[in-house]
Amino acid sequence: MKPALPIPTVERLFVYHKVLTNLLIEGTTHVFSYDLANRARNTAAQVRRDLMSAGCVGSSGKGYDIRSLLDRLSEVLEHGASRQVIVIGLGNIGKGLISYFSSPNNEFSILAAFDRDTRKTGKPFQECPCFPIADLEPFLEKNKVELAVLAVPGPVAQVLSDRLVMGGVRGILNFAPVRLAVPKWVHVEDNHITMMLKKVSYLAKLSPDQVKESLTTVG
Amino acid sequence: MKPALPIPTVERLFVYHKVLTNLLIEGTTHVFSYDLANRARNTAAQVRRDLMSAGCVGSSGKGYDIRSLLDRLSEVLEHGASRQVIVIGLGNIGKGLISYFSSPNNEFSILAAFDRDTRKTGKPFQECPCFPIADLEPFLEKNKVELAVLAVPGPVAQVLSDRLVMGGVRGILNFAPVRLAVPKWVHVEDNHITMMLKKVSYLAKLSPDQVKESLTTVG
DNA sequence: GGATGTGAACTATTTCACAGCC
DNA sequence: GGCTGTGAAATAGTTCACATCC
Repeated sequence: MKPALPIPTVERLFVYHKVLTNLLIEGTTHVFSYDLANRARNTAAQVRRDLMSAGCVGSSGKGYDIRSLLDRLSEVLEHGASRQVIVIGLGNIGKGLISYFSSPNNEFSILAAFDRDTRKTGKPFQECPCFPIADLEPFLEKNKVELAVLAVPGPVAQVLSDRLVMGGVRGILNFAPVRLAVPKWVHVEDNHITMMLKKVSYLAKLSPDQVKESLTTVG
Repeated sequence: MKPALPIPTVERLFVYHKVLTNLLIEGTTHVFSYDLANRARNTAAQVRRDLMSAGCVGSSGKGYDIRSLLDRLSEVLEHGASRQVIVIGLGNIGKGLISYFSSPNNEFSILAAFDRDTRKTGKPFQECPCFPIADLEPFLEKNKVELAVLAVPGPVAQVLSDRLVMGGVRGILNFAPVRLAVPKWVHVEDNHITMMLKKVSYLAKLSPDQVKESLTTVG
C-alpha cells in the first residue's frame, strides 16, 4: 500500500477538486499548474507536487486535463468513503447543515437528525426526519452510519460522542466547544467556531496596516 | 519585535487557553506540562515548547501557575485584537452564531446582522439588530468594525466580501463555499463545512479497522 | 525526585531549479 | 518556448534528551 498522503496535502486536494469542478462547469478542459495555484491561493510548485503525490499526471505542453484530474482526485479522496451522515442536535447549526446538504448537488445524505427536545422530534425538518435521542442506538444498529455531526451544547457532547462511538460511528464533525475523548479508530474533526473567530481576530490584528489600494489591483 | 508565532502554535495556544480556563474554574491552580498535554491531546514536550514560544514560564517543582499562564496567553493572543463583529446573512448559520455569542461568557460582541431578505430585517434576532444589506456601508463607516462573519450563499459572497473590505474590515470568517479574493492586508479564515465533512469522511475511511475495546480504556 | 527550559536531532513540508517533454 | 515531474536544498515544525532548578 502506498504511503498515506500528508494531511495538508489532502486538504489542498479537496480545494483543487472544488476549483476544478467549477472550471469544468465553466467549460474549461485544461489547466496549468500556475493557474490552478492562483485559484487555490498557493504556488505552482506546490500544486504540481500535490498532484504528483495524488498520482495525477499532466502533459508538458497543455497542462492538466481537468476531467482526468477530477477522476483521479475523486478516486483518491472519495473512494470507499462514507456518504451517509446523521446530525445530533437540531439547533441552528444542525438546521443549517441540513439545509445546506439538502441542495441537489450534495454528495452527502443526511439520514436523520436527533434532538432531545420533544417539540422538535416526530416531524421532519426539511424532509429530514428528526428523532428523539433515545432512538439513536436502534437507528445506528439498523443503518450502520459511520459519520455524525455533533451540534449540541458542550456539556452533553462527550456523552453523545460516547454513544455514537459505541454505535459504530468512525468520524465525527464536532461543533461543540469541547475536546472529545474518543478511541483511536475514531476521527474527530473540530469545528470550534469561537476559536476560529479568535484566530481571525488574532491574524487580522497582525496583518500590516496597509494603504487601501483599489480592489481591482487584487487578483 | 519578536518573531511571529507559527500558526500551528497559535492554534494550540488557543486550545491551552480554553483548557486552562476550565481548570481554573474547577479550582486548580497549577498544572504540569504532561497534564495540559493530555487535555489538549498532544505531548508534554510540545506543550513546553509552545508555552516557551509564548513567553510563559513554569517552575520545575510545581509546574505552571495557571493564572499567570492565562494572563500571558491572553496578552499574546488577545491584546489589541478586535472583539466587535458583524454577521452577514441571517440564515441558520448566522442565527447559530448569534445565539452562540449571546451567551454571557462570550468575548465577542455581535453588533449587528445584515440580510437581503426584508422579512428578516427591521426587527432584532435575539437582541441583535438586523439591517438590510444596503445599510452596510454607513454602518461600517460609523462603527469601524474590523471583523465580519460571512454566512451567505456562495454566489453573492465575493461581492459582499468586497464591500466589507472597502468598509475597513480586516478579518473575515467565511462560511460561503468559495475562495474569496481579498487584498493582502485582510485575513480570511474559511469554515467550509462541506470540506470538513469530506475530510472527516476521508480520515474515517483511513483509520484502521480496530477491534472495539471498552470505551473505558480510552482517556 | 521530578519538573522545566532548551540546544540539538530529527521529521515533515515546501520551495527551488532544472532535465525532459510537448 | 513553455510546462510538467522530480531530485535536491531549504525551511518549518516536532521530538528527544539532558542540564538545570525547585
